[in-house]
Amino acid sequence: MAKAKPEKRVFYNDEDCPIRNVVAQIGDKWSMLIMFALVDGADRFNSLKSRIIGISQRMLTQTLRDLEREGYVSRTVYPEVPARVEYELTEMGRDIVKPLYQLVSWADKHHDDIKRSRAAYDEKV
Amino acid sequence: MAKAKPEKRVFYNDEDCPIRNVVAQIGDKWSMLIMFALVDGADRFNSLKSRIIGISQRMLTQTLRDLEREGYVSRTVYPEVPARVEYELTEMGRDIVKPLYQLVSWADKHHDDIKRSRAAYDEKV
DNA sequence: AGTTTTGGTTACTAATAATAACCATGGTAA
DNA sequence: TTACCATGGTTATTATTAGTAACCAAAACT
Repeated sequence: MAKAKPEKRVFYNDEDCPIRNVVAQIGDKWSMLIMFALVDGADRFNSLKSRIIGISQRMLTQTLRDLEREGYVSRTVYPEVPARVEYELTEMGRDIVKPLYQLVSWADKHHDDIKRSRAAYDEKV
Repeated sequence: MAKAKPEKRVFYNDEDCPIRNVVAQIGDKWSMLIMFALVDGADRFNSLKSRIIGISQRMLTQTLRDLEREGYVSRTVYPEVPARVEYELTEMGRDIVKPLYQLVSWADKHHDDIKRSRAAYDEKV
């Protein structure tokens, strides 16, 4: 009997595809950045806003809500005046940041290679 | 002299922020999925299209071009008739997939936790 | 002449993100 | 007492990105 050639995987559309799930969760423009900002400890809305250069109030609110829903971030309101709202990584949030770090440190290390590749590609076109 | 409180990082907008770079590159809907598909070996356009359920021809072309530009994927045209075009992970591509795997296997492991968190959040609202 | 297979592109529409303006609370200052 | 500030948002509008469907070009096969 001939040795079967290993089948190539098929990536389905459904919600049980872990890759699609993780992409849908944190594959947007701001999620990772916010989680990395919260690695330094709990932080308030406006502080996050000023540390993440370029994020709008709307996208910060929206992304924080999503991260809260997924269980990566907790939101605590302190009923002072004016109200103080603190965001903090949950255990799950602190946990997912670890593989994210791998990714980012890789990207950091290879940043020059990527720049070179882009330049070479753009040359040709 | 008082011990200085550790400063919280600021995440700048510029192209030298490695986090923003990696997010901009692979933080879209299809990039990771295509790279994971190519882990199984070089593959052709239409094969990729049928393995990645739900991707359109347009987005496949576009995302492959981007990945090529970043240096993660190579594109080889074999001038047969009809032409055969093969896509393959570059060394850099094979390299970045490793931390991506960490991420996905994490997500896979915690899939149920996330589902629970979503359900709990949606309860409250 | 018409059909198939390859790997695309183009024109159009839907979904998502960004921008700018606005709001409510209560405190301080003139 | 009217004005202004800071908090943490929301709303309406516009720009950007993704998705859909139709089309194209080369050659072989019928």
